[in-house]
Amino acid sequence: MEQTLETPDVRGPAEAAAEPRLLASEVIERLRDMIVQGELAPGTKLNERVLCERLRHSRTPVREAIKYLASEGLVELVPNRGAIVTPITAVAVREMFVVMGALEGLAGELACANASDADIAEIRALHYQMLVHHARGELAEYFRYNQQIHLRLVECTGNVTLANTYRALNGHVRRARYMANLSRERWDAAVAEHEEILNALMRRDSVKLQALLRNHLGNKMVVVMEALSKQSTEIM
Amino acid sequence: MEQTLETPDVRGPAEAAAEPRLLASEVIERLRDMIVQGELAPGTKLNERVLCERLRHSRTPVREAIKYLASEGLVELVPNRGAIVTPITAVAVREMFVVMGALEGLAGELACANASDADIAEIRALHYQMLVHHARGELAEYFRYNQQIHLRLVECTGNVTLANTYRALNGHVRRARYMANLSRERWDAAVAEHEEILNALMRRDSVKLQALLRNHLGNKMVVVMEALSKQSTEIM
DNA sequence: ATCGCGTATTATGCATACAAACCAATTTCT
DNA sequence: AGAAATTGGTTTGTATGCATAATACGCGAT
Repeated sequence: MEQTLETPDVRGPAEAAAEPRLLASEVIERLRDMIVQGELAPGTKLNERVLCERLRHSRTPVREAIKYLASEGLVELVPNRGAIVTPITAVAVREMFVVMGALEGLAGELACANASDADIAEIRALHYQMLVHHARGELAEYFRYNQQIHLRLVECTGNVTLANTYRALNGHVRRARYMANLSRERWDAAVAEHEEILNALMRRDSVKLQALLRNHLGNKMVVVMEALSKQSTEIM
Repeated sequence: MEQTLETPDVRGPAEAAAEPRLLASEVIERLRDMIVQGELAPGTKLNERVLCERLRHSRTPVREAIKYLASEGLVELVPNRGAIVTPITAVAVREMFVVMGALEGLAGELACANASDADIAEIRALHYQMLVHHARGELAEYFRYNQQIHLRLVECTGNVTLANTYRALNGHVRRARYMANLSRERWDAAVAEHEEILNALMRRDSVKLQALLRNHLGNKMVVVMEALSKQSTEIM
């Protein structure tokens, strides 16, 4: 955009550094990431002015992003007092696991019925990639592929609503950074469970798959709840 | 999902008559109602200027409400082109019913385990109130109590996440105004099913309750899908 | 009459200005 | 001294202005 003499290019705050300006809708994505990644800890008050600086936008799009994420449950709106990052409570996390259990069970059933061979092949590929990182002891990378597998499983059901609902809950739970608390034994066991899950999926054994998924998620919940209780017992 | 929008609603006695100005957070509620009630039909373009007039607010809070509801899935954001009320497609509705089926099943299980006797008593009261309207042939009133019962069931599980997730999906599905298409036979059958559901809940018979709920929801889906296909086959 | 194309109008996206609510610290009154 | 009130500064909530992208319109050509 070429600026004339009269318009001294009144663009938003800063743009001092390179840091390319975010597209509007990217403000939502970026803010969500900041929350899910833990860059903004649970309970943190969202000061609009500060956020504007970090996201390099004016208040209007930032406030809109906050509203969007409030609906998603990642932030809580407090009338006349702005918003805070939704605190993580043990109760809420347990609730989410229970709901995710029902959704994963459904996903297993639908995946056996509807997934294409290509879908399953891709999950298989992700599985082996995950094994690579397990072998190397790369927890963060392992975790990323682990997440991918679970997401692909719900996606390949063909039920978009199911996938979206699952993804939203998963985003919440991920904020509890239980990853670090994974013992070697539990890690190895989780990998073994994934091996079985993959096999059941490849055989399209719906009943078995559902049982495995339920068990796997139950174990995961135990790890998370332990991690939560070791951190502050209260609101995080 | 879980919003902390507590609106104090401290309006003076003065503004009873003259179309009281909406509190800010009420803009969201009002707009949601307009969509769920069908006042804004699926597919409708949301013109900000027009909405501002109807909601008696400036663009900023209205836009924030739109973003909030976009996250809920009730409106779709189209970059540089504003927003439209999310169209209802047969595919999406069927997907939602499948997910709601899993959630209601879970709710039945949890309700049998966790509901207080008072919770069950209240559902029972709602049930009889529903019967009153069925006897009188008052479909709209019947339907309201019907909804209440299903909502109370998921609420009395004690799992807030479950209730919120269910409520969101339910709001979407309600936009398909299948109510009018309920035949007398189906109506009577639905009431009979509710009778059985109530009995299973009172006996806290988890297995039976889950089966009944699943069956009931399946029948409901058939009605809705028929209604959908009778309306425009395409996007509504 | 229909299709293309350039211009006018409108709507959206973003930034900012203004008003009301909130918070904190000091001051005043009991 | 302690409680209540006051006041300055900060933050949120709402309204409005400006720039750009999208749409609608009208004219000319085929």
